Amino acid sequence: MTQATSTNPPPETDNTHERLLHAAGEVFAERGFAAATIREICRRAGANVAAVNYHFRDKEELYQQVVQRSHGAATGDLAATVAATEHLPPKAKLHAYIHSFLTRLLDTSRPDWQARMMAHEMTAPTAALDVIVRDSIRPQFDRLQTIVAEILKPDAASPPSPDDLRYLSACIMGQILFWKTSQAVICRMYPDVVYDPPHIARIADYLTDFSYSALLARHTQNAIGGQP
Amino acid sequence: MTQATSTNPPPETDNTHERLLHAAGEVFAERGFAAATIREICRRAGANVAAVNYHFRDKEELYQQVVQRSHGAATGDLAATVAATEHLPPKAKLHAYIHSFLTRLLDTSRPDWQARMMAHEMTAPTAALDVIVRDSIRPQFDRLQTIVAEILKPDAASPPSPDDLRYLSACIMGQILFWKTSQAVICRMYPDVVYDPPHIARIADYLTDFSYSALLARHTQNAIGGQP
Amino acid sequence: MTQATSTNPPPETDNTHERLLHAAGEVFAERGFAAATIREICRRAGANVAAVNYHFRDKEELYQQVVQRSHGAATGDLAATVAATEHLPPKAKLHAYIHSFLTRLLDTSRPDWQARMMAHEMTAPTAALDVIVRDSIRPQFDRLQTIVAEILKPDAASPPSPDDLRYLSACIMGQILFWKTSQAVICRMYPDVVYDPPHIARIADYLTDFSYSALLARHTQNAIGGQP
Amino acid sequence: MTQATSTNPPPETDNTHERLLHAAGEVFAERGFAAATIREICRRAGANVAAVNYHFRDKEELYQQVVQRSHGAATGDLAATVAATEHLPPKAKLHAYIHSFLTRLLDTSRPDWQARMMAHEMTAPTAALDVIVRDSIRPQFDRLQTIVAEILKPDAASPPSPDDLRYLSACIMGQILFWKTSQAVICRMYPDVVYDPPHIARIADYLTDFSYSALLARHTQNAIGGQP
DNA sequence: AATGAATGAGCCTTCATTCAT
DNA sequence: GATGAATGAAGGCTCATTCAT
Repeated sequence: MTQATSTNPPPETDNTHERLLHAAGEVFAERGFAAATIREICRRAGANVAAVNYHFRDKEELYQQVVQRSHGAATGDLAATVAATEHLPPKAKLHAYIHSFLTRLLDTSRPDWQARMMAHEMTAPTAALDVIVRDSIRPQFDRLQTIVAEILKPDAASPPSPDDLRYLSACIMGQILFWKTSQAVICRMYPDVVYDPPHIARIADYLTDFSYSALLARHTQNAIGGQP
Repeated sequence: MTQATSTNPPPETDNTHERLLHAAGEVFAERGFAAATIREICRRAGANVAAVNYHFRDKEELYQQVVQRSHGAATGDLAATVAATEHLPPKAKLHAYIHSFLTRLLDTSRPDWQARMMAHEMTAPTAALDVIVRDSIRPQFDRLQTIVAEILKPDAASPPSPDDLRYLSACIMGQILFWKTSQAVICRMYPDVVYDPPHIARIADYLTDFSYSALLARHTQNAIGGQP
Repeated sequence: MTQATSTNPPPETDNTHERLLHAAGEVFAERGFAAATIREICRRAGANVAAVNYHFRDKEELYQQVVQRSHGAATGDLAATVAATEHLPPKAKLHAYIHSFLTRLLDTSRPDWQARMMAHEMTAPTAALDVIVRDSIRPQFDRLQTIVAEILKPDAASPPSPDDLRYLSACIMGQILFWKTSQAVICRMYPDVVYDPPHIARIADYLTDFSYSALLARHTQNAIGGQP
Repeated sequence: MTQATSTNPPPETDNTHERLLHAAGEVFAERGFAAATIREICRRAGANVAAVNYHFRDKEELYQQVVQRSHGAATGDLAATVAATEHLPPKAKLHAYIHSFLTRLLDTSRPDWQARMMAHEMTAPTAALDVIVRDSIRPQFDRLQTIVAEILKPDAASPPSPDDLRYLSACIMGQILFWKTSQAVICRMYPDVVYDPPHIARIADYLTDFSYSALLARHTQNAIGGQP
């Protein structure tokens, strides 16, 4: 889950190109595309205002490249996580998925802005969203569907339709994203909430229990009767 | 809950003040506070650029008033819904809540940009968010907690703690909001998805089943053992 | 010096025209023509923004009328002062002149903004300055020249030329105006300086002594030799 | 005192920064801070409207720098003048001081807008006034007090109090500034007045005589009696 | 390969003014 | 006689971008 060749650790390169990408990732993740300014990116990268237009023709092109690069890292993470959890029982897989996702979403001490940029794309989509969906979101969502399918597998009598898998996975995904997209509201309603690793772990536990219970209930339910 | 004579259909009033509020609601809902421009608001309202300054001193004051007004409508809706469903069994209450919320969130044929503005507030909060939370979101969330508590009530042996109520309600709320906040992504992943009333009803059914099952499972779970 | 028919006492008239003139006088005296805004004038007068354009076609026309009116009051003041001091010895006349002028210039507790508007006209002259010079400043300056001439009169051997009278009067006028035009600087260099009546009286004493001495010295000087 | 290689003659530098400072000096001196517009400054400097924001962040920052720069020139002038006149007799020092001051104030053929900007600061002070007072005005005024003290020195029996020095110096300063602050009025009352070097010299003579006489008179006065 | 300098479009706001009642 | 509503011009400022070196 923690490979050394990530983009995060040392932005101390004298490579301006690289420093710009790194700084841009941070700023875009904090502010979103529209609200981010080239000036701040260049300031953080210790480069000239014109550097962005020199290295990447556009603010938009820079954004695209940041997105593409973060996809690479994300794909690696996903593959690693899948491999590392393949031997676990279904519920543990679900818990690992949820906990890992929540951590990347909420733990701002990690320079892992991919997930945070995704949040901005959702409320204010840009042209890059297509790429993000194709390369990052869909694989991530597919993995969730796989886990859900595995949990439901014993129920051979009434196997879930593709639609079922989608909707059920959507229910789980919604619970995860909620803590990010509604962060501003949550902090105002419950000011004592902090997103430190212990609390993130607790949220992951709650979510896993809630969703696992719901999925299990489908067996019983289906054995008895349909939706009321 | 659904009065036909709402302000929505014809903003053809000769009242500039009203037309500005209406246009501002649209634009703020589409773009968020920062990205919205006074010029577009005025253009849509068929008014001069200085009209905003005359009727509302500020871009910000205009925003506040739009927020306050939409709050009014929302509060009325909530009260009406509560009254109309008080006699229903718990699961039906939950279903009514989810369906009503989803409809206001997703049905674009309704000029109900309050929920869409809320989405923007969450990723880029302004000073208005405090008001929104106090007057709209918290009552809405409290209502959900009440319903959840009612569903869990039979479990007198191990009553839910306030924290439990919060986290469980958060799980449900997350599933609801997901369909709005991730709308851009969903449309790209499943282009055939449309947010028409029948589909909204179907989503509401799925969510209600999923969450109700999870809540019911707590009884059995608690009867047997705690969280693993 | 205090005739009852001044413009100051009761702006409680229901006459909007009058209230506007009064408020405009205050604001123009405080801010000068350019920096004064129609909105503030109307607000102080308790009138509509369009009132100025209705009663006086222009901001400039309003200014002109304020100037003309203040001239009337000023002229009355001058005539009254002249009459009241005609019987005094020359030095006392000079003292009365200086003290009266300083008071009107500095004592902001008096609603006598004519002199304060003059100060603005000097650094940023408008078309009204011609009127002010003709109706207010020149008579005031002529009066000073008359007093100076009277002080120098004993020196029949070498009567002052018109030019002499001008320059000498200018010296005195400069000393008086200094306390107004340099007010901002004086307050910063000597923060304990306040323009209350006792201090104004003290300044008047200093100025009178200084100038009277200089004028007297001309006699002796002229009796001995010219300018070195 | 008069170095030929000043910044004045040709602002034809290709250095935009410099051209902006020069143009800003002119415009601020003509109109004051509030009434000056960035657009006119840029037009005169042959630069884009955004140039001010690039080179100096603000209209205010530009103003500050113009003020600071003009202070530098002024301070140099003061030091040079002091050195050049140190050996002269008191009255000649006073004359040199007055003549030098008047020249900088009135001779518009010199691009010496410091004094003209000061005039604006007095009627509409900005944050820069504190700096101006500290760096320019106070040293200038202190120098005058030194000269006055030297003139009064023989009067060992009754040495002037600090207050005396201030008030007497204020009398002289007022006479000098008068010709600038009241310029608009003077030109209207005596249209034949022009501020060419010969006339400036004549004014300096008048002022010196007037003030020197008044100061000398203090001796005699003090020898006989106090203020009447 | 990289940058300091400069640009023009666009933003929000304020102002004096005018229009319709 | 008087006003609430609306307007257009202009101001300061910020931004992404380009140019010359």
